[in-house]
Amino acid sequence: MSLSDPSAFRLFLHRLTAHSRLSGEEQQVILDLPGTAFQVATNRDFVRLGERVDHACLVVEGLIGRFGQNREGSRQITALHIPGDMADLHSVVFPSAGSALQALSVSTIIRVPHDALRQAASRHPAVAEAFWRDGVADAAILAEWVVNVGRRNARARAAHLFCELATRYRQTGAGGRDGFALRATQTHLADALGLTPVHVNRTLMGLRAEKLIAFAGRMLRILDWERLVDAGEFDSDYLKMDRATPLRGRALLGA
Amino acid sequence: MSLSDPSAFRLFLHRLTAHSRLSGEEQQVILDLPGTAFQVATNRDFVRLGERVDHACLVVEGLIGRFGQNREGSRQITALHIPGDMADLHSVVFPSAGSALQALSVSTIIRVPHDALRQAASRHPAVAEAFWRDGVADAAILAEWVVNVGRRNARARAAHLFCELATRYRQTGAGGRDGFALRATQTHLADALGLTPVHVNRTLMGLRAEKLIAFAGRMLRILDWERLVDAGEFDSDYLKMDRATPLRGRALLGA
DNA sequence: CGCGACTTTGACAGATGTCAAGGCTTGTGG
DNA sequence: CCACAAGCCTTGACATCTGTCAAAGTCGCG
Repeated sequence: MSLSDPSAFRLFLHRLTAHSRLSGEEQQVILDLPGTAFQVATNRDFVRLGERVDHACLVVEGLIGRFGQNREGSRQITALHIPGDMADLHSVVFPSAGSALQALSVSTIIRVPHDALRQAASRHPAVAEAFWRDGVADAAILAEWVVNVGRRNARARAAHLFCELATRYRQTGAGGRDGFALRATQTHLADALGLTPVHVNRTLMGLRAEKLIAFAGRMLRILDWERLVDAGEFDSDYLKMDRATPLRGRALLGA
Repeated sequence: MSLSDPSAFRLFLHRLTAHSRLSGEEQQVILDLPGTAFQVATNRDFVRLGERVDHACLVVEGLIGRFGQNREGSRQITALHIPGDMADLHSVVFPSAGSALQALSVSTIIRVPHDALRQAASRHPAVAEAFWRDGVADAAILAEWVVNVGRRNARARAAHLFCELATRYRQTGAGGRDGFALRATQTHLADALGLTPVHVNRTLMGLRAEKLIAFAGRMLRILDWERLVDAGEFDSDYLKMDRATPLRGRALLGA
């Protein structure tokens, strides 16, 4: 598929077709989804914990974090969403938000009504399947985050996160192995990595001293992809970005 | 539903209906799923990383861990599955295993062919929806683990895990707020909590000294539920064990 | 030009990891 | 029923990583 018109819905479709096979008609259903766009300011929650929603949020621009938190109020980011991600597609089946969504930088998102998503899914089993599979792919990323936070030291955690983001951005055409726009502060990174802002700073300075990465404004430049992958023990398999080998027949859920 | 016959499929159905509404016929489809049972020895992987599977694993007895690992080989458990859980329902849409499954104690599982699960899903949209929702519920647990490992100290992590397990076991009728059979070693707990076995030991001794828990053979006894919940900052909401408030109409995916 | 947010530093504290050894259970075979 | 082995739990001394606190430096935006 061409990304010459990287509209948000096209990016979302691109994400879906990265691991699901959709017919022309089914693709059109995705592209024709309704929704209303709006802007979110930096550090502003636009979905609050426990809130009941009737729409899902498609990221158009910016960077979105999904937050959990412990009692003392220190926050933990459980997922980062970039343009083309439907940040809470799962809300279609669980309308009350299990975690908050916050914009880490000025962002624009499109609210897509659950009704429309449900209709698309119920009329097109292959679309329903693609939604399910999309959720599974997100869960795989989540599992890798557990490993990252639970079993790697600060340097490896940071390197791993950067590799993941670079790979995901590359998939959307917005960056690649030489770098990408990192729209997060070191405090945000700390929340994602399970570290303190101070220690993130020390860690990043270390990676810079090693000449693995560099910063230029908001741009994170990756100076040595191979060594960064090594430092982060990164193996992109878990991102499941190759289309799953075709199932016999085509639409799993279509009778 | 009665749990007087807590067969594995009945437990699985019970799990599904905890958050999805299924008609009598749809329930029967679940109960009629085929599968062949077999035993797994302690510490034995029965699904290996990257392996391609054509069946999902329903836990009948014992305790199953899903493992990720870093390069040095230290392992991290990303999910624990108890009887009634379909440990890798997601493999229906992603047949190549993204993480290994290992029995933490002698366990028996039932292999349910993907074909049968696909058929059930494609013929009964409400079943497909229940499967999707089940995966979302698992992902919510995963997100909470990220918070646990990333933002809580050893004492709170352990307390939180015990609260989660107690709550999940209670749901299946195999234990409750006064305790449950913990079929894991301290080394397993370390892998689940992102800690060292030695430190898990110190932490558990601390919890025992505080009279929050006690051990009697394989039984973990919870001596003070309230204080344990407090220590673990546990809030069961994320387990989504209340049936989602009914959606308008009933079957979301059924046209 | 000045404010506010973000980054960078340093000194120190505390939690958790590491290593190594000994003691306890439990299951097995004689 | 006893003895043994294997795995598991427990402990202690010490190392290291990461957190805490506080302040100064830098950058971008109005």
